[in-house]
Amino acid sequence: MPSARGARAVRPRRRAEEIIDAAAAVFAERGYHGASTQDVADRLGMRQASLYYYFPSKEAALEQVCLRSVGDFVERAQAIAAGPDRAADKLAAIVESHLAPVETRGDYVRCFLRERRFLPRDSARRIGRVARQYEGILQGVIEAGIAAGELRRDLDPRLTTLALIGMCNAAMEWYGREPNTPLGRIANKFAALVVDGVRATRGASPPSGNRAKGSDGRAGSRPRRRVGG
Amino acid sequence: MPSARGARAVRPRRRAEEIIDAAAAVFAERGYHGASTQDVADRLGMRQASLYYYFPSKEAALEQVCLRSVGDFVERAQAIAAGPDRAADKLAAIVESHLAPVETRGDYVRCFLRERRFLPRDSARRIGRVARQYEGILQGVIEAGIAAGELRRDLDPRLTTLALIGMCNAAMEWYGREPNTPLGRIANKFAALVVDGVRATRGASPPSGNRAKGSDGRAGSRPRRRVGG
Amino acid sequence: MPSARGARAVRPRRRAEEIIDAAAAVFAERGYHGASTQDVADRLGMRQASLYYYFPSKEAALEQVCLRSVGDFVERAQAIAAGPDRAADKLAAIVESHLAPVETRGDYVRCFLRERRFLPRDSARRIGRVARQYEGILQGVIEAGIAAGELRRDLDPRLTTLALIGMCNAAMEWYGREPNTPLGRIANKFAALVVDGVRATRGASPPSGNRAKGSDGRAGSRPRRRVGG
Amino acid sequence: MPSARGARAVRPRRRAEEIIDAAAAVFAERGYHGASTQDVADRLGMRQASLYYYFPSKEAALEQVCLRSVGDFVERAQAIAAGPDRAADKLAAIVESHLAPVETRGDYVRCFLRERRFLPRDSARRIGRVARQYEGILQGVIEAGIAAGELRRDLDPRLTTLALIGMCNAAMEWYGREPNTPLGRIANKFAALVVDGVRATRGASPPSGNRAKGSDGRAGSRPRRRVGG
DNA sequence: GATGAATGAGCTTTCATTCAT
DNA sequence: GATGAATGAAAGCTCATTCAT
Repeated sequence: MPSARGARAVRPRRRAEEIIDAAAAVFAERGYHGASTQDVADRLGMRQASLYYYFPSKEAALEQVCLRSVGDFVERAQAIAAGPDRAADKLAAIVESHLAPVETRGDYVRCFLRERRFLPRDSARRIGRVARQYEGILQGVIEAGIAAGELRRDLDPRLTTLALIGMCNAAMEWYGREPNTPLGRIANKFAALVVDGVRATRGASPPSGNRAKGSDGRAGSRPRRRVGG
Repeated sequence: MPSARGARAVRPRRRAEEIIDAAAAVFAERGYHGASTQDVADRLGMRQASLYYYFPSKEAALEQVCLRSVGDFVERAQAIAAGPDRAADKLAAIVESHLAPVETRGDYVRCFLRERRFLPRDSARRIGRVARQYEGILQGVIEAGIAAGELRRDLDPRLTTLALIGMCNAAMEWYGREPNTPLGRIANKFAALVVDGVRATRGASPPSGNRAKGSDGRAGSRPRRRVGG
Repeated sequence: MPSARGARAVRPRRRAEEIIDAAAAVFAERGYHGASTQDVADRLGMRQASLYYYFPSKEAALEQVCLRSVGDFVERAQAIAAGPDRAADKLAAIVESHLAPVETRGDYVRCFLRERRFLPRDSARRIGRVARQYEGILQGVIEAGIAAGELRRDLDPRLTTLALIGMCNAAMEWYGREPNTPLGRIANKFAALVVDGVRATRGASPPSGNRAKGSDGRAGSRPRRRVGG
Repeated sequence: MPSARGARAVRPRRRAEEIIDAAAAVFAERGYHGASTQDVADRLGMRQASLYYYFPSKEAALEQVCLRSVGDFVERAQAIAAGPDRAADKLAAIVESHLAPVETRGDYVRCFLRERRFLPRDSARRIGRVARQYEGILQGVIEAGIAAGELRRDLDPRLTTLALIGMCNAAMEWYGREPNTPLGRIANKFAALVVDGVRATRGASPPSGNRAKGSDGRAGSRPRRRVGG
């Protein structure tokens, strides 16, 4: 049943959320240290002092941005990892899931990637834990895949994990600047690359080329197809 | 600024170079906007005002850092691209070459990756051109590989290029924090991943796993072996 | 900067006005470049940083000073020029009017005279226009006087204008340092000098010697007597 | 007989003089506090530090500029005052003499007028003395003229002196910016203005209008004619 | 005679933050 | 709930000056 929290509580939350949005946008654009609280206020048509009604400090705002940026990455990855798919498909699904927020919450994710290191020790650690958790899930998928014989035996699970994540994170930077490159296509191609590499198939048929056929240009959707045949 | 005529100008250059080194280190650690010129001076045991004998502005120092960080990336990639190797091997070699500076010039490269966006329009554009050139070389290798039938036909050359570079660049961030991960191993595994993907080989044998055997921990060297058989 | 909507904005304006006063005083005393914003703040018992709540820059403060210094010079001169007096009397009145602010707004006027050249191109031009307008009014009076046969036919209107203004402006520098020289007397004597020169009258009676008799020591008042008989 | 000072002594003097020239120019253009020693060095193609071989401080340079700017004003005025001319003619001659340096040494004079107040107490006083001496000479001429019945009895010698000097000094500011206004004409018209005023002559003929007939456009020359008839 | 290197002091300006209202 | 006013701290930068060479 939908909770009926007092309408009064809705408003301030609302405004605070707007401020975090603005902070994310501004921090993403100019960097945490390059952005001033005035910039944030400007974006909201607010006076700069008013921000301090909602946040005790600039740092606190960054922390909120980073916390929200983490979002449900872990949950979604966990769900995928726990699923019945084969390892390669899971990885592809994680790539897709990882890339999805770039469109809707790009500012947040960019802040996470580039500005979280400016957080105070404490919150940095807290957020770092989440990041490591996320990596752990991927790594688990890879290790399981190797054990099951589904993935190449010579993979280094840790390095592969980092490579995968790095590849995706990089996309956060250039997505939007690359023309004609819908998110779905990126996810698709990235997945194909990771799963099967660049080398032309030796003897065997082209496997994942037809993966997610027709999904080019629209991907973020839930019903993912198995990768490859 | 010191005039640089004749060999006599070697000494002052020395100092300027030291300052750029310090700036790179400080900017890499705290971010351009998070670092103060005082920080740079401190690192050199210099007075802050003295920096301005060598550089007209903090921005100019960043520009120098970024210019130097670009280094010979393009030249090395060009050399590899122009070589006789097969496309997959070229890509592996480029990965190796791309990662090499992380150890010796990590600060520079990190500045380039994270701080170059704070450069004034003009120098940003100049440096952007070099970056695009570099991407072009990679992309050329991939396109040629596809045309030659050496690389999978369904690759998107642009996206593959960006994925590759992104993957490598990400390593710049965590290299050194990951224990027991010598550069050579990273290069090796990254190359293997890109070339052959994660999927267990279908029928055929794992080819590039033994690439650069023994080169683990030492990679940046010139005499690269062919990847795979 | 404080928004200035409605009557509510009166108070803050107050403070800004005080700052401009202080700036005028300090700039007049030490010169624009010789004065620091700290000096201005000191004079107000304010912290230096607080000035920037009211003004975006030191230059902007100078601009305000210069704008205010221009004051109603033009209007007053225009009123006199438009009056029914004879040309010589008009000039005398303008001299008087020109000198009047030296006592009440000497700092402003001195800033205008000596520091306006340090204004940025734009405001310098705007203010220069007002100055030229003022000169134009004087010159107009002289030209009309010549045409009416009231003034010597061999006058150079332009040079006479500049001489007159220069003479008055110079008084801004030494007024207050010359003992026993009330403003009224200065105005009176300057007017007499300009109108009739230094030469003893040839045959004719001393004309303007008794001008404004008794007005010595108090002049700035409106009801000016005709000069001469 | 021409003295034969060692040629060696000529050089350094030479350079020092050049530096003072440059300082005068730069101080005149930007104001003493607005000009940097670097500006002076730039104008000479010298390194900034080299200035200190010739001058112990920036202030000392200003002092030199001001000292030289005073030049032979006093001597020339004294010579005129001591001459046999009538008072009105002497004043006219002094005006001419006063204006003469504007062309050849305008930078010096402008420095004197505007920047001497930034001199340290001591040199300010020394230079102030010279200025007062100069004023005294003029005032003496006026007083003598009055006593001799050549000048109007109602003149205030002090104010008349200051008016005269102020008028001339003002010309230093605009001379060069006023088109088509040769120095001779300025001197001529200023003298005429002061001597006879602006008022059209009453009955008597215009006397000094034809003063220095034909001298318009060339005046600064030595052989001065008597003013007026 | 001149300069490269360096620096102490001070500059204008920015900024996160506070607080009475 | 929001803001006007103010400020401490620090930033980047300039500059007159020094000094060994």
